[in-house]
Formats: sequence, C-alpha cells, structure tokens
Amino acid sequence: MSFMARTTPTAPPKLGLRERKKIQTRQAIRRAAYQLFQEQGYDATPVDQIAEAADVSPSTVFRYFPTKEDIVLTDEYDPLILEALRARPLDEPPVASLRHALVDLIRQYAEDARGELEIRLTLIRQVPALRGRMSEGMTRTRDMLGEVLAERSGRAADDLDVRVVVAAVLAAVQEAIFYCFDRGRIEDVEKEIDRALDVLARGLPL
Amino acid sequence: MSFMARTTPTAPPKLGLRERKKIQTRQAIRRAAYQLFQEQGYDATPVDQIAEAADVSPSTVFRYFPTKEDIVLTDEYDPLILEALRARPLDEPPVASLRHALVDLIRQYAEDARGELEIRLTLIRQVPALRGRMSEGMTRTRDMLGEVLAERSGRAADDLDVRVVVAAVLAAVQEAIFYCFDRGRIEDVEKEIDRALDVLARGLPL
DNA sequence: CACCTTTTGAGAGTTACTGTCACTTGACGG
DNA sequence: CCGTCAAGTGACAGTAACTCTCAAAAGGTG
Repeated sequence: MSFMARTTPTAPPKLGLRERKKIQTRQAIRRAAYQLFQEQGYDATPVDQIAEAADVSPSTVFRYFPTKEDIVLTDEYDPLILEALRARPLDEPPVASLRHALVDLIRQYAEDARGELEIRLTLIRQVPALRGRMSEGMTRTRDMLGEVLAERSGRAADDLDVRVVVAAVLAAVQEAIFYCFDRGRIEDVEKEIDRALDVLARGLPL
Repeated sequence: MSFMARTTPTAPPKLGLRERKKIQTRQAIRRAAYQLFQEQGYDATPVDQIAEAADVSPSTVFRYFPTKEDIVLTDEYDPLILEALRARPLDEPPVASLRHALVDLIRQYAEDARGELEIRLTLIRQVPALRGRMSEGMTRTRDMLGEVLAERSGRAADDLDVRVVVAAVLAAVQEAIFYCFDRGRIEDVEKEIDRALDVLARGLPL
C-alpha cells in the first residue's frame, strides 16, 4: 500500500539530536521534492535539484531514499496493516478482518494526512514509473497479507484460494480509492470501499 | 497481460526484404537478450552486451525496444484479448465472456510458445523492475477491458462495479498463472484459472 | 541506374544510481 | 570539559540506461 507513508514521527519525544536531525533531513528532502514535482513534474526534476533545494548533497538524498521513486512511495504502513489484521478477533470471517483492517487504516491516513495523500495519488496517477513501483509494492503487501490470512484460517501459506481472495480484495480496494480520488471525493473512500467489496461478496455471475 | 508476446510473425509471407529484416533483427535482439539473461541475469547484462551479441549497435536495440524491460515485456496480446472479448455473444454474462476470452488466449499462448512463456515468467518473478512493469501493463489491460465490458453491459465507462469486477478477475487469473508456474505445472493453467474464478463466483464471505 | 526514403551506427550528453574516502559532528565515558 | 569513537555527510569517480543528432548505408521505385 505504498501510497501511504507516515510524515509524523512514530515515537514523539525521547530522541537524541542525531535522530531528530535525521527526521528533519528526511522531511526536508521530501518536502523539497514534492514542491519541485508539483512545479515542474516528476521526470523534469533531477535528484541533484532536489538535493540543492533541500540543502543536502545528492549522496545524502540517495542515502535516505534508495531511489527517486522512494521519495514518493516509501511504504511505512505495511507493518501497521499486519498489526491491525492480527488484532482482529480470530473468529471473525477472514475477509471481514481484512476489510476492517484495510478500511480503518486508510480512513485514518486520509484523515490525518489528506494533503499528502492527494499529492501522492496525483503523482502515481501521472507517472508510469510510480504506478509500476506501487503495483510492485502491492504484490508484496499481497504476499504478506496472504500469509497472515492463511495462518489465521489454518491453510497452507500458498493456498490458491487465499491468494485469490487477498488479490481480489486488494484490487477492489485500490479501484475504490482511485475511483474516489478521480472524483475529488476522498472523504467517501470508506463508503466506496464497502461498495466495491460488496460486489465481491455478492459473487460474480459467471 | 505483458507476459505474453508473439514471436511468430502475424502475417506470414508478402513482406518486402525491409520488413523481413526488421523481424529478423527484432528476434535476434530478443534471442541474444534471453540467452544472456539466463546466463548472467537480467541486471548483470548491459544493453551494450546484448547489442554486441545480436550484432547490432546499441542505438538499434533502443530503436526496437524503448526500454530494456520491453525486451522481455512487449505486449502484443492486448488487441487480441479485446478482439476475443468482442467476439463473445452479447447475451452471455459479462464475466463469463471475460473468463472465456482470457482462458482461450492463455491456453493458446501456453501451447504454442511454452518455452518463451517460461523464460518470461521466470524473469518476471525474479526481477523487481519487470514485476513492476508488468503490473503497470496490467493496469492498462484492466482499463481497456473495463471499457469494453461497460459498453457491452450498457454501463458508464468508469462504473465502479465494472472496474472492480475486471480488476478482481484479472487479479485472480494472474494468481492462478503464477500458482501453476511456481509448481512447474503450466499445463494446468486452465484448470486453476477456473478454480480461482470459482472462488470469486461463489462470493467472498464478508 | 539514379533518386528517395527508411534504417542504421557513431558519438555526445543527461540522469539515476553505486562505491569510496576523507571530513565533520553528535554521543559518551572519564 | 575533553578526547575518542561511531554515525552521518559531501566530494568525486564510475556505470548503465536512455536520448538526440547526424551522416552513411541499404531497400524500394521509376
């Protein structure tokens, strides 16, 4: 779910100067990058320029973000999804757990970092490289969720049924998110995700 | 569906020397590339080396394949899928049409170019860049199929339900394909695709 | 055969990375 | 407060994927 990243630091205070500076630098780079991307476009913005704007050396940019794409797509949410999923009651139907875990997180993210979410989604929509990168990330999310779900329902980790369910649900959620985004109605995500999942729940008429 | 590409020329004879040479060159490059990829890996094989092996200049390689990834992922099947889909009877349930169109094509491709399919899938499995690129291609396939399906069922082109259905079906098909591939049982694709789609047909227990 | 168009190769330039190394700057014990 | 050590940074050199331009070569055509 690489369109979600955390801007606010995880643990509030208790950090040494070193750690604080790291967070600052990271944010400075991201901020500079987002600004430049919006002004001139992603492809038209060389990393060197981002470095200059963030007042660090190009090497440092690559130290913080292994690739330029990662500046937009760093995914700090996967662990949270897993956590949320594992926190669901074991007697809940697996798909319902998945649904809740996903919806909760997305709602939360849309609430406390909506601006960022929009920049991200815009860039992902526009830049093919980012689209690809994000799908790639989804594959990993899919694998992880598949494993947890398989475990929870006592099936083999690579069970085809489980994989299909997870893949379908994630695909539906993704469609719903972009559907809302395209209409500028991100506040409806939750509703539309439910609608999308209902389509799957009802069963496809083969 | 970028893991499918056509090696055999579409129209058999009737080509000038120029056209024939183009096809030859294209194949020479692909062949050389596949060989080197298998020997040393994708990332470890620079385009210059491919060019040398295929006995053309690096510029020529880029003229035939806009990116190195395209050497593996050129997708010549999308038009065929659309065609196959449009050829289905209009009174058939849309999802069934989709199912048939996809299964038919994949079976055909698995039959007449199995070796190539395997090389491709192997590379896609192993190389992240290719995975991303293929997912990107899938997005486009999804959009196209969505439009056709919407049209056939008299809905808006961007109808969420249609998009969800298409996304879910493609995701399921993809899972089934890789499921077979991972087990070295590509001959079972058809069976497993049916199984995967049945999961969706039955409806997910929310 | 001569003319025109397509295709090709050579070369130069850009950019996203990668690796190395010396320098600076927080962290920490005395 | 200070010296030492480790972490973080910047400068630099190198690689590889493209991109562009231009002139030479080769196919098609009258």
